[in-house]
Amino acid sequence: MPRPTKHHPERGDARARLLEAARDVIRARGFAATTVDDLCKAAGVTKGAFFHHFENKEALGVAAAQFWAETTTAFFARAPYHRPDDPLDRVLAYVDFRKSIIDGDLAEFTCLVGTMAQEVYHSHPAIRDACAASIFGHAATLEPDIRAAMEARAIEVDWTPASLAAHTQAVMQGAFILAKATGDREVARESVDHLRRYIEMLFGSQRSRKET
Amino acid sequence: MPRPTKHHPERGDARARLLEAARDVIRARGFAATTVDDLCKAAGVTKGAFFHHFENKEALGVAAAQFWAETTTAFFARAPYHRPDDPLDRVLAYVDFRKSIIDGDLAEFTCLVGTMAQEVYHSHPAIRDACAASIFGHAATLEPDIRAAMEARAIEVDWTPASLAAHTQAVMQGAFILAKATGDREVARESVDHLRRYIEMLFGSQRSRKET
DNA sequence: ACATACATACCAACTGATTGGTATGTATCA
DNA sequence: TGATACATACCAATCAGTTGGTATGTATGT
Repeated sequence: MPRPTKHHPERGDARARLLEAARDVIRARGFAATTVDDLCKAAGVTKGAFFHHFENKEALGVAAAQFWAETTTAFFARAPYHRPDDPLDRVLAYVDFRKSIIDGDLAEFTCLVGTMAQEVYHSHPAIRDACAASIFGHAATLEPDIRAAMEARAIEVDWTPASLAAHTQAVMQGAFILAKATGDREVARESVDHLRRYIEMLFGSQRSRKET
Repeated sequence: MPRPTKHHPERGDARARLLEAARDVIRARGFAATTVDDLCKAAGVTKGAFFHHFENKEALGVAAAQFWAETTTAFFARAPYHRPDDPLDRVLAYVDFRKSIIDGDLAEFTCLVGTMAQEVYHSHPAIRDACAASIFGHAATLEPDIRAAMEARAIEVDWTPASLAAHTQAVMQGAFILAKATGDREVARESVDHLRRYIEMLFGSQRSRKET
């Protein structure tokens, strides 16, 4: 679909560059405060290119959420937390991995779709839905391991794998908000620690528990 | 919407009405997407009144966060969760109370300062700081009960009362994001259930545990 | 082999509406 | 008389979106 030209071979893909710019700029400034001109400037393209690829600003928001879903899916699929043999270990390794990537600049580790959903849930339902699909699509990837861990230990509970998976995402999103409010990554990491402790206790795991 | 009496300049104040309007409108639309005219219209005042009381839009955001801190402090101080004799029961009652008020319209139960902090953390540090003060000021009110519960049970842990208090706020904020993304309050309530279960397990409480 | 026709990808300049903010006036109260 | 608390009218800048164009590729007919 993208097509480089002979005169500007480096400008082959304005659409992809706009989506990358959207990912970075919107995470820092938010959707509403990010202007189309901001995005064009960050992407190094003109407004004409913007409106050639996206019908309007809302459509860019939807596409950015979908782009986020695609790239994060690939990112987490390649991550090392799938390696342990035990399903509970994989779930805990996932939490450890989420903690480990809370590093560097706020706009680099926080979640685009969480930010956008919070901001536009009322004014842009199309963006909201794309964000929800990204968040819950990712959460769903945790369910098989959670279910397997439940079955391996034959524990009886009043919660579902889907609900625990969603809770992990709630903790991450909430941790990001606290980090943004304080400018401190550590408060976010501590919330992830609490989440890990919860999952360990839920499954009655003795493995690698750090508290007495 | 003609203004009420001004015989005594105490009530019917344009400033108070603008702060109430800000609380309601910004929770629905976000800070950046809310215009000064929106706020004036919702408050039933003119722009002259707005800029008489607030130097600029950012100052309104700061004042709205402070107003939120004051009103929620009063609201939670009056709430019934302080009644139990046991400090752990008070903490659990707090969580139950937070769950019980997840009801009605999204813009009615979600958190103004969480929304604003997420959105403006980079562009408006003054608003961000006011939001952080509100969130962590509220979290601090939980610390005495958490600490008392720890001491009553003499449990040894590698987390602090402040960190658990912050975690409760992270879960609430994250639950709000999931609720906004899905339009469903139930997903938020389920995260609060997980938080309650975590706190019960942390303190080894048998009291009112619903799972086996 | 080559012209015609059309599609894609982008750009520069422009526009009408909206925005945060200002200048100025007025009514009320201490 | 002066300060406070508004209101009215306005403005410069900015915004999302439009217009009209160029450069390039591709499909088709002859």
